[in-house]
Amino acid sequence: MDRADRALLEALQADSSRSIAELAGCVNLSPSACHRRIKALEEQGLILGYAARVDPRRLGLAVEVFVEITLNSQSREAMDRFERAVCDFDDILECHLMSGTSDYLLRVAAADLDHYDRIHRDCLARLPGVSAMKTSFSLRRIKRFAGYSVPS
Amino acid sequence: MDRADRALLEALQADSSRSIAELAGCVNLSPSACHRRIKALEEQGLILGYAARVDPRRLGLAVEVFVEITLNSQSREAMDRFERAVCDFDDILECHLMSGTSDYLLRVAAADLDHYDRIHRDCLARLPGVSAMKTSFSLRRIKRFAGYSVPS
DNA sequence: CATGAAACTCGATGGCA
DNA sequence: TGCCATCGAGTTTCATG
Repeated sequence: MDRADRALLEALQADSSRSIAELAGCVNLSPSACHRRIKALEEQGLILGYAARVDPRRLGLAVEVFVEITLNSQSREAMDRFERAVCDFDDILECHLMSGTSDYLLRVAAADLDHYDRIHRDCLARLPGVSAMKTSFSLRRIKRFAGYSVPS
Repeated sequence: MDRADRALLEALQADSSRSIAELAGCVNLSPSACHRRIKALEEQGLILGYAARVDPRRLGLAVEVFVEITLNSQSREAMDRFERAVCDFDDILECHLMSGTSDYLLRVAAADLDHYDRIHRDCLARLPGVSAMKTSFSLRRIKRFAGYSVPS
């Protein structure tokens, strides 16, 4: 992967709706070359797909929540059960197995505190094997995720 | 916003590269109606833009890191200075002002621990007014963020 | 006035030099 | 690899309920 591919990846993460001709202009490539590069990136699996970036606030999801979770047991079975449950709940947007004090970090979005309370009761409280749960609310988003910076 | 719009938003977050005809099929809409709905969603600001979803692992970014930060001072000036610095560093992918024990939550991606060490020295350690920094590594991604679930 | 169909236009795609 | 022709999809317009 050379300079042009990296620049292309950055551009596609920032705005994939631009035409190939436009993208080619940014990277100093011919449109056909640009087209081939993008195909190659897709085939290599670097580009998983394309998606619309949606504003959660406009969706009515004003509250972003991070939940740190500790399990009762760190046995393989307990973790598998927990992870399967996490994947089943649509309200859990993202989940990481973590190093450090907690076992898992969850990310959730809610309309307001009532809605979060509902999600807590209907989804978080039903996760199996949880011994402790620490909830942190995002008061303000300082910097929005806008794609990975492509390392040179 | 009615049922069709919500279904459309979910579909666009999952895969915006589908043709309008395909999307219209999912939502039981005529292609022209579907096109108009999407335009409306864009104009209302619900859709911020379109982007390629990139696989960080394939990019060589194997390590995802969450960094909790506490400032020396919670004065308006200290926070403003910190937030401006955060926005300047491309290696900081995301930043939230948080409730709870820490002040800020940062998200960073690195190729390996050496790379993270470099980012730490060149970027995180240069953030102004930091009194404590707690780093947590994601050992495994259980669930990837794939768009907000659209509340009905 | 909102909706659907059809024509048009532009850009993506594939073959060729 | 770059160019050109083809094709398909997005866009606009118009006709209809």
